[in-house]
Amino acid sequence: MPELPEVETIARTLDPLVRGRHIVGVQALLPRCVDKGSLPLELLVGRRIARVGRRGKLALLHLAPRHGGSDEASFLAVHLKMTGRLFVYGADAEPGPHTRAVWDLEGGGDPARLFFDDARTFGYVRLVSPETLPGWAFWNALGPEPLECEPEILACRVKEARGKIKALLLDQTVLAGVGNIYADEALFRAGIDPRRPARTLGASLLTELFRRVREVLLESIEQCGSSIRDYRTARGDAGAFQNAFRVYGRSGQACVTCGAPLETARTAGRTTVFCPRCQR
DNA sequence: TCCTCCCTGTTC
DNA sequence: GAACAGGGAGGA
Repeated sequence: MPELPEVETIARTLDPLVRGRHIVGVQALLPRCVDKGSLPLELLVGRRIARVGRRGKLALLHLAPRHGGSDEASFLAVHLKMTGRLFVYGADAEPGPHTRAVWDLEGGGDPARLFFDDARTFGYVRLVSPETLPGWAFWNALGPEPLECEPEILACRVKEARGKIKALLLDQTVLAGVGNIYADEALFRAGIDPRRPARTLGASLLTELFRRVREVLLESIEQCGSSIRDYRTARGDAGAFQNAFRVYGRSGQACVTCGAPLETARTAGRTTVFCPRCQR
């Protein structure tokens, strides 16, 4: 379930725990959690973690360049999908039943272990170098970061779009990082029916929608994300933005604005909750 | 452009 | 013991 605010929170909480530390061991307990196209994880041994970042829903462990090396853009990308988690434990910690990969860390404090846990095994890790990055189609197709791009971006992209507006928001090549929760919340705040064809929205309404997307993302980051069930920060804390949901997970309950019962629809293969009266 | 599938813990 | 959760790949 981690979307942009959750991954951002994980990156922020993980960074101080691993920054500057050396990777001295790697174990992929579930080999298929290593994305096809990844470099062998063994290449991580001996590398230092420069910092933890994020791109869309991907958490990124940026590696410091090798002494005198030119591979500054090497990083380990982690896609948590629905149930993935990243934790740091002490050196004596043992893998749990859902642990898919473990990295041993040394330097800058007591030895520690970084765990990638993922109950449903949808998540993956991918080690990337500047040489292999051009071969990663998903990465290269990622759209702009919603918190760093111009508000007109949605209006620009929609001209080419054919589908429903919600499908457009979920399309990672349009905006990177928006998932089911924040698409529903932003559409509600903008008063737009998620099933509406994207092309029927004018430029000003699309810009308003984009502002609402940014608004819910920023509010959620402030609350350290939304914890439905699995998501935790790298420190193990739950987020709080789930308490601010106006539509997501509230099907059948009263609309916070007009009191009408919220309805459920299926759009882009996802459950969609909306107010039939407020969203048009 | 839309639908199905992958996967497993939780809920009904 | 079935329905459900859903990001993204792949196929219709």
